[in-house]
Amino acid sequence: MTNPLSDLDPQQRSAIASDARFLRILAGAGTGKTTTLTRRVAHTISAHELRPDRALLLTFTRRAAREMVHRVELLLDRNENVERGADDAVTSRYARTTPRNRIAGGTFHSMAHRILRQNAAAVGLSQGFGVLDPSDSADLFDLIRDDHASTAVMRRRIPRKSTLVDIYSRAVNTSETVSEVLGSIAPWAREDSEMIADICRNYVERKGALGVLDFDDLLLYWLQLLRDERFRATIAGRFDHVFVDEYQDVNSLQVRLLKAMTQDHQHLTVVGDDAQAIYSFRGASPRHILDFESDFSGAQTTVLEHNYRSTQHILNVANAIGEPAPRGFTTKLVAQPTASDATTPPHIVRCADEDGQSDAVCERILELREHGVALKEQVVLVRAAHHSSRLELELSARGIPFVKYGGLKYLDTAHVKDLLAAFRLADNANDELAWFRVLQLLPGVGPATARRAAKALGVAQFVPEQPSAARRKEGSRAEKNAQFEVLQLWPAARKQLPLAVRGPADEVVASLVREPEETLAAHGDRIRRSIAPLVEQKYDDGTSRIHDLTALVDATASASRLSEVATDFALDPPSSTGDLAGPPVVDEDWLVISTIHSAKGLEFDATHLIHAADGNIPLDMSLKDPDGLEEERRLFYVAATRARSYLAVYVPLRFHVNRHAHDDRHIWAQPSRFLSGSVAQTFDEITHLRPQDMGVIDLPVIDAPGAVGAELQDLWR
DNA sequence: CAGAGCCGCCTTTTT
DNA sequence: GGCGGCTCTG
Repeated sequence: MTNPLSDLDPQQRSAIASDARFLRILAGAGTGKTTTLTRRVAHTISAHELRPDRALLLTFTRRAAREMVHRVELLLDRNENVERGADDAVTSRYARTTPRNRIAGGTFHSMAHRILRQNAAAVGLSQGFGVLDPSDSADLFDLIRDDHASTAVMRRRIPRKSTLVDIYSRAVNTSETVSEVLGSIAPWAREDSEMIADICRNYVERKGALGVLDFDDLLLYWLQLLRDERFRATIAGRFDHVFVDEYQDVNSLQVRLLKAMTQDHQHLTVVGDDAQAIYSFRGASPRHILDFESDFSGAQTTVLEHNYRSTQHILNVANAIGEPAPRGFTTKLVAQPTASDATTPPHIVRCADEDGQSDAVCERILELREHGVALKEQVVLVRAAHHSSRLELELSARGIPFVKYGGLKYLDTAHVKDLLAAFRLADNANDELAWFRVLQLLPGVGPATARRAAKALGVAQFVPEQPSAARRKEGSRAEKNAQFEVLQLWPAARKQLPLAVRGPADEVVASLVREPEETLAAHGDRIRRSIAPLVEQKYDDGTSRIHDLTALVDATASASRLSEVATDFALDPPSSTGDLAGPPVVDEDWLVISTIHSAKGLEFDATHLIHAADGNIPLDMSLKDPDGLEEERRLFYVAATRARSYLAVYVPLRFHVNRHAHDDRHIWAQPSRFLSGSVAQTFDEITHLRPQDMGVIDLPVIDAPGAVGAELQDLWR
């Protein structure tokens, strides 16, 4: 039998087989981090003869969770079959039908949701508690904001709702006070810190009254549960080993969770790279991975530094990016010698403007494809989601299919939220937020009318002394009664609405009540039908939006209640524009466009980083403090290290001031400051000129047609 | 005179 | 596509 670790390097092997109870694996980009972690999980299970579901793997994204859980499963299946000498055909069928090699895994938030579902009563929640996605939280903040300031002058001084969400969330995740948080993310509002703290408290109370949790609550309630010795023993006791991916992205709340989850068995493995810490805006700090050994006493560290992903050219870029960082990155990447050393140097591509950039990117992408690099092996990276809008137009014009990750989310589209709000009402008529949204679908009904109607339903009042837990303890019958009570008040509420819309409103309300013997899907569809005409009427492109609603009804097939569909969408929103619509074209090859954040953990043969002008990368908005610049540097590093063979960084010399540039105002751009000095020396610089750029912009023409193609040919033949 | 509706200005990253 | 501010309507 072959040694199962023989295909790994010594560093990886020692990380996988280490018997340290607390282990930190510092793994630079492309050093086989995922392989090492999944192999370590599988190894641990085999070596200790554990039941697979006694291993818990936590990640930050669903995608990572799915992939890693699957990979561990395959490894375990393979181990078993090696032992039993089973042949492959049997293996794959067997593997597909048995879940017994499935480890426990998911994102921090999904795991919290699962645990809280099972222990809802213990934290005073009903079992079908709703989950507010960040835009719901924002809407709730907006309602409270109105209470705090009726005058326009006051209103203007209160941070807007999305900012309030950020402030609150950051305070929760970092255990900072509101005024501390204000200092770092909204210094202009520091004077009002008391009022803002008040709004936050109010927000917490209102959530309680609605019986819902927001994303942060999921973690907070999980932690609260663990504080109770009995619950901790049961919950943490379900696992013998905990593994965490991307540990550089944890915040202090998550560290506390991990301490509580592992304090009995003391088995925790974390993998990460402080050079790739890019989530400080949500309270994460690379401090935690650096402090791991003091946070978990007796912890050991191993390092992975052999890069198997990228050419030396690209690693030179990556290492040069890291050099000017004050503390320096912990890991330095070293390429493994490969068969072909004839690689193409990375390119800085200067373009006249944004459209010139779009042109350059398309040309290059097509050229690469002609040389055998599939579109799927290419990615266009952007710092901010809207940076790709002009490129998307050009891609569509040329018929190049693409899928976009990050940025605009399906969940954020208004009509989807409308139907999900109605779904939530079907389970919880007490959900003021949902009423507020659904009522405003009616023509002629704005915030004020919706508010009055909701008030008449008796859901708008918050009574602090009336803990909803008491009512909920009586179980689901009480829940149903509460539901009934609210709907009883509808005749009064409808009187608040304009005469003309009372009919359609009645229909919506009638559809909320599930009929006896009605299937969930049928009920969902009935709600959809009552909402659809309103949606069609409300939005300009209503007709095309209606199609999306059917997809939501389809999702009820696997749910046990309608509000669960809403929760599932909140916790696991389709991450790309293509996820719900299906692949963009019949063609099965398509380009990936992604924000740098969403691309972390992925790799591509060719990486095109666009908008590398100072102000965009680094984004000027994040340069308020020195830490911001360092994080932008790490983002640039993450972007560069996605590439296996070819990296192009595009610098438009002028770009539009406004995002939806209806005007022609431009800014003359400096190339990103990250492209200067020693970094510049790791690139070849070329200029992309279209015929119409001649004379308009004075640029030397370095790029002879076909020259790039010749170079690339060597590489991918 | 409340509030619906329209105009013009601005827009980071995500569980 | 959101938000504040302004105008016009019911």
